[in-house]
Amino acid sequence: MISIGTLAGRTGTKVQTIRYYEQIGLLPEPERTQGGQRRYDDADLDRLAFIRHARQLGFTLEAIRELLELSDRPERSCAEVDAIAQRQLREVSARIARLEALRGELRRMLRECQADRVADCRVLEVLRDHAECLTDHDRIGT
Amino acid sequence: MISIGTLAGRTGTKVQTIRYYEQIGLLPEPERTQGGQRRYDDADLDRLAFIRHARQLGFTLEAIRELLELSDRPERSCAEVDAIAQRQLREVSARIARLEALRGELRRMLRECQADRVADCRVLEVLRDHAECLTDHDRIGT
DNA sequence: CCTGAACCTACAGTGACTGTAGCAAAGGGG
DNA sequence: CCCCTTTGCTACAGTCACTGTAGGTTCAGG
Repeated sequence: MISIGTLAGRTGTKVQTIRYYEQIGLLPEPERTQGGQRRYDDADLDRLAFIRHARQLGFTLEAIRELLELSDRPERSCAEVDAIAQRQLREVSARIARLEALRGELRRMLRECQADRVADCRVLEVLRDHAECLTDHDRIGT
Repeated sequence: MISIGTLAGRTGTKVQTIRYYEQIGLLPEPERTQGGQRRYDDADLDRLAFIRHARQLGFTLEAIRELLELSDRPERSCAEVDAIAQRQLREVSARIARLEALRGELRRMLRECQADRVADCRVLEVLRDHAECLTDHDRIGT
């Protein structure tokens, strides 16, 4: 039976974040001392560690909620789990591709700019000149 | 003199977003018709196109605010502009590196999971087993 | 018993929008 | 000139995943 601060320390989570996870139903309501302070056990620690690790892999809280529900049904097929992980992999890959395109354009801008004064700055010129857009009208989702 | 809807259409921006940019002072308050509707000119269109293009490159609105201020002082050195772009390049590169690490771990998880049942699912196991964390206690910033 | 750290609730704020409700204005067709 | 649909207006709430603050209470060590 550990306090919220100890749980926070052991999982690398902020105290507020733990209370937030409880509020949105990702963590169960824990026992309380008679003074009203939260007390956690090992199962809570495991669950929170799972959540934090999944968050570090970029899973959304909704995806984590699904993963937690699936892991409570050990006899079911793990195809759904794999599907969630694969979706996450696709999203990560798409973001990498997008960011690599950005990096290319940023590098090009900086390479071309040899100006001294703002008036001749190639960086600003590229930003100003809408015609140089590669793919316009798509989302930013960086 | 064009309406907000036309401006939105020409720049690939939502109408609400334009009003939001005005609200936070990124776009100047435009003229109005006597009925109170906004009317924009070419300077507004250029400014908004600049903002949108910079957003597509992942610059924050604060960075864009700085860039716009600098571009209003054409006689100054463009070193500050380059510094902002370079900072953005570093941030993009850092995010790519982080996401590539995530992609690696996701791929490994999926490759290793040949299980049928949730009980043996390697994906869940990796998420559960805190010891397999590469670098713990760092931010997620994906 | 006392003190100071840790805890409690409730709420506001972040960034960059997006969506909604309930209106008013604009402009084209009849 | 009227109607009607589209577009615009304001004001505010919601998104995601937290983070921070205010103002108070409880706990553990000495």
